[in-house]
Amino acid sequence: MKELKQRSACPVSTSLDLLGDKWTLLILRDMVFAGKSTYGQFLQSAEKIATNVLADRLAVLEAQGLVTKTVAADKKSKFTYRLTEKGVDTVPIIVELVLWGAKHGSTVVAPGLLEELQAGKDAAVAKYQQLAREQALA
Amino acid sequence: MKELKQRSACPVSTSLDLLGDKWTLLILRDMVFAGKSTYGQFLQSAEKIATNVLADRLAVLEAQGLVTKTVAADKKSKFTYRLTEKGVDTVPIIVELVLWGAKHGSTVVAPGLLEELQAGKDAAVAKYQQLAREQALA
DNA sequence: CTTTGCACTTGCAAATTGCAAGTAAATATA
DNA sequence: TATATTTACTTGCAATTTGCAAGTGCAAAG
Repeated sequence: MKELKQRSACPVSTSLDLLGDKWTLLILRDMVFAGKSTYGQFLQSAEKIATNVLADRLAVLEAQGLVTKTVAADKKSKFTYRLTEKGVDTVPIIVELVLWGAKHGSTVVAPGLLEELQAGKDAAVAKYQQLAREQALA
Repeated sequence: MKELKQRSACPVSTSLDLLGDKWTLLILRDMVFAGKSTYGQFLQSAEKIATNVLADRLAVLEAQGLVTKTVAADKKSKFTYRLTEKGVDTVPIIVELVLWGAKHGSTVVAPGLLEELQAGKDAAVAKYQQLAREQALA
């Protein structure tokens, strides 16, 4: 069992103990905004995560209750990762990272997404959270 | 000069290229929520950042334009770090980390802060951003 | 003119990452 | 039935990053 050490009682620090690395939030991004759910799909992302790092992060996310791992409906050798409510609750963090990156970096955002977020952040967050919840039932 | 490599054009990934580690956002937290501005003050935080890591992160933050470094008014051997607008723009990210950490971890939040954030997130974000801007002028 | 405070730098062991290759089980194909 | 492929990892190892302890350099105070 992967256990995390808590550096302090500060909520920012505690969040970063789990989410503060270059990969974990990208996996969650793939689940929320790209509807990805399998190891192979996560590997295909543009950032090219290493296989051992992906396996490690998925294990941590599962151990910490942000995702569930189940055998896929179609194939027994395939697993499906889905967001729990704790995982769905990271959507606002990811959205703020989108907004900051889009404003201050040279990035390419999915067409319409930025406008949607700028028009009404809370509504957009709620929409993507709801989409993620619905996928969890599929 | 510290230069960052960009793993992809995705804004989440680009944000994480800079902010995706266990320390950078804690330094920004200290500036925003604790009004800290010097190397010595950052070292005193509960998470006990190593001196070399702190020096490295401050250099990156300065190189990337999130903070400015100036000689302190009182002492020539002392430096003052202040947030730029690019740095102030990370406040919403930090706020979401506070909320997530407070909800899902066992943490201790400054009294009143959580209530303030839950009562009106946008107003609270604007308030802390404005406070940070005012400190930058001091 | 020595001590203290502040801001780092250095050296080194330990942990983490990235890369390439290998393993294992379940399906698909010949 | 045999072979190949897909999927999900594991392993080995070099390179990078981290954490810890100690040291350096400079300015101001005593």
